[in-house]
Amino acid sequence: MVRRTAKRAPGKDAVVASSIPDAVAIAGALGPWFERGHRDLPWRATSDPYAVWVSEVMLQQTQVQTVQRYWGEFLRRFPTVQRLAAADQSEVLEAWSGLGYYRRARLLHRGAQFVTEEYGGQLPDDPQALLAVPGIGRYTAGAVASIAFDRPAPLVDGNVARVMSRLDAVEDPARQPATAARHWPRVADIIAAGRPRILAQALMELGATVCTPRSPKCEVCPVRPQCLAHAQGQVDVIPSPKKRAASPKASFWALAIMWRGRLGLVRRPDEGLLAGMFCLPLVARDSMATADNSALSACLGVPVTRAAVTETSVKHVFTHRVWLLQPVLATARRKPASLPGGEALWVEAGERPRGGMPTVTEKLLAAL
DNA sequence: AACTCGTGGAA
DNA sequence: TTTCCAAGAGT
Repeated sequence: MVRRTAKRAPGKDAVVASSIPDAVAIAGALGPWFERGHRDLPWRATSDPYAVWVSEVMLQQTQVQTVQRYWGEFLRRFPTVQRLAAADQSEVLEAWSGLGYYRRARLLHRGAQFVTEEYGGQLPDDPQALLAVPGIGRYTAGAVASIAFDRPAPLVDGNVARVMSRLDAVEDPARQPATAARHWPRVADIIAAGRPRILAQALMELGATVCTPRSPKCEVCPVRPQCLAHAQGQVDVIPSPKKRAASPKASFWALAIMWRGRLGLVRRPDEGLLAGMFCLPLVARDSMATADNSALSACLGVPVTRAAVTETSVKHVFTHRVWLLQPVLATARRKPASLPGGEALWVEAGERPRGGMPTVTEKLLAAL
């Protein structure tokens, strides 16, 4: 959709908005707008700081729609900081399976232990104290302080960065650290000019529902009079997109080795991609040209029968790499001492390991 | 500052 | 299909 304002000659608005928009005016428009109506998200119905914390960690780089499938169940399994702190890491990863960025789950778990030991199980309301908690960075500290405790703490996420870039007509990519850096004091002024709990959520709600990356709905924007990018007819080009490097591709055989009716899974290394998660053993296709009985027997060290590739291959796209996976189903005549990638965990058909299993593993199992 | 770390949605 | 990005943190 073409924005008419982009072609309009600068008028009175451009003159009025020729300086940095006033934080008080922005806050005065945003607060009532948010209270007039907003998305009914489950974590907005609680005042439990722990529940807010969990939602903020899950929402890191993850869409609202996705988090809605996890947040409630996670809190049922781990209803308090103490219960989370006391849980096994494998339980936590299991509850996180499919959500991605699994280090968040480990850090949240460690964070709960930290809060239990250092803060008596009570999440502090001070951003500085929150920053000391594992997994809580600058954004999450501001979010918990403002949303859960109504403290005037700033927060800049992707939504807020885009909103501020447009309000102040900052052309650089919004996610660039240097760009976001200049937004923090601006957001602090806005949050402090009203009720922090309302304004923090209002800024993000505006970015998510009105001031969207493409085709923003300026005609219904409560802060259009304060928006410098709109006044300059540059809403469509501010902020500029951030380039990402091309993703390298890697091809693997994904081995589905059956032994006595069970399937062998391996736990990935403690660091790197999908750290500590259970996956099918992967063998680079560079290192094994074909996946027949003899090649697999040599690979596993035991006789293998009925090796056969599946009809369908699996493509899995990560943020900055792509895996092309060819499942190979085979039966081991004797128990392999180990599988490529580590010690085997033999599970029954349909059984899930006690630890976490990423989506890519689910996709592979579905393709068998 | 630049890079790593998952998955899914929208255009 | 490709591109961008989503309530980021840690290094």
